[in-house]
Amino acid sequence: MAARRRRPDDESATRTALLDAAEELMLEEGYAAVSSRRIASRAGVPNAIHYYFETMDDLFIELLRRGAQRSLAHQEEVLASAQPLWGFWDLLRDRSNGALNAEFVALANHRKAIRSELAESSRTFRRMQLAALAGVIEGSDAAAGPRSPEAIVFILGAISRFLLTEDAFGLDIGHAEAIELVERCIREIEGERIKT
Amino acid sequence: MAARRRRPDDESATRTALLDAAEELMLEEGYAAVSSRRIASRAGVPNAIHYYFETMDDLFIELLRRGAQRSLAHQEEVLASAQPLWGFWDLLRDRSNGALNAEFVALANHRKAIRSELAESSRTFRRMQLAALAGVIEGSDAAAGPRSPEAIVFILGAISRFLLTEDAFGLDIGHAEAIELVERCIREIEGERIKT
DNA sequence: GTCTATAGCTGGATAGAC
DNA sequence: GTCTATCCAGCTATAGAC
Repeated sequence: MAARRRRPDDESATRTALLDAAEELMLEEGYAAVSSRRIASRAGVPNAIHYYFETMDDLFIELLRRGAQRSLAHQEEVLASAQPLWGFWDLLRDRSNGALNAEFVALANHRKAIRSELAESSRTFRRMQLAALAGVIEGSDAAAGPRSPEAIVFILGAISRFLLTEDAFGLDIGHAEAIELVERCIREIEGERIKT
Repeated sequence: MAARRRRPDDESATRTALLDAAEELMLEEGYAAVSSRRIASRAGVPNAIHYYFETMDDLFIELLRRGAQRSLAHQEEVLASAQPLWGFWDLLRDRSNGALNAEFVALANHRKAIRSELAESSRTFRRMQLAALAGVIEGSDAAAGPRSPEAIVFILGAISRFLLTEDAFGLDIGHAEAIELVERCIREIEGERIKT
């Protein structure tokens, strides 16, 4: 279950190259295109996937963990900035983060081991978001009355995800209007966005 | 491209059984589990998928169309009811509709033919929603100032989809709060929900 | 007209080569 | 310790049986 490393040498160049290639493939063609043969071929290394990872699920889980670790660090930085809410919104809308995560969500629908790993990871992200943003949201003198930080953090996530999904197949009805509404709301809470 | 019927007899019991089985499999195990062999086996009919459908993509497209036709009729009914906004929200949150659609979204990420079919279908749904709800939303005396129907329709879709997605892997942080916020907003526009 | 057998490929995993 | 050859299962699509 726990993506235990087959080989102790985590820094093996081959292993890293395999993970990199898997990530590229997943982004470019979706998780269904990620097979052991294609990974090795793309990485230009011998097909020894099952030497470095017990199963394909273990590889995916390792990839998820690696990505989460990086993203979490990035999120922490953004949430500690001068305008954490604006930063959070920009981070959510950044395609490069969202696309890989969307693939993992799709994959998790069909693979139990991935599902629990992703759920745990998502919980960590959400908790960090709430810890950083609750004060900002509650402390604001927003006109529209009391707001729930939990609701706002969730809704921002939902909207950004849906925007990315629909963008991916050329749908844009209501996008501009939704973005405008969200940003008006953020402005009420955190003030005008300061360009960096 | 256009899921042209291989056989003129659309009402063939076998053909319908194949589509039904495909839909069941897709819901239960995800689109990746839907293979011609498994469909036929599940339906209890001979494996003559390629007699009834040119390719697997054609089968998926036919399934998408069939589902869209049913859902569209359902949506039309709901949007013509006494409380179209409440009805719309309930419809969105209904798992039975959302789950299949989510599978098609995932499938569309990797299959071009499905993608354009789904985009077209989604546009039709969204347009109908806007046509029915724009008046309701604009005509309301909501306290929070002018609202964009496009934004609201989009955001309701985003929130309901994200709720379903996260439910699927046991995440619920912020769900109750988000639902409460949405329903408060609907109440402002359309008044208290009337039980049916 | 309806269905079956099979070709041809690609996948994950493993036994064992070096 | 690292990699390769291979097994076997599953897939779509097609040729052709009945």
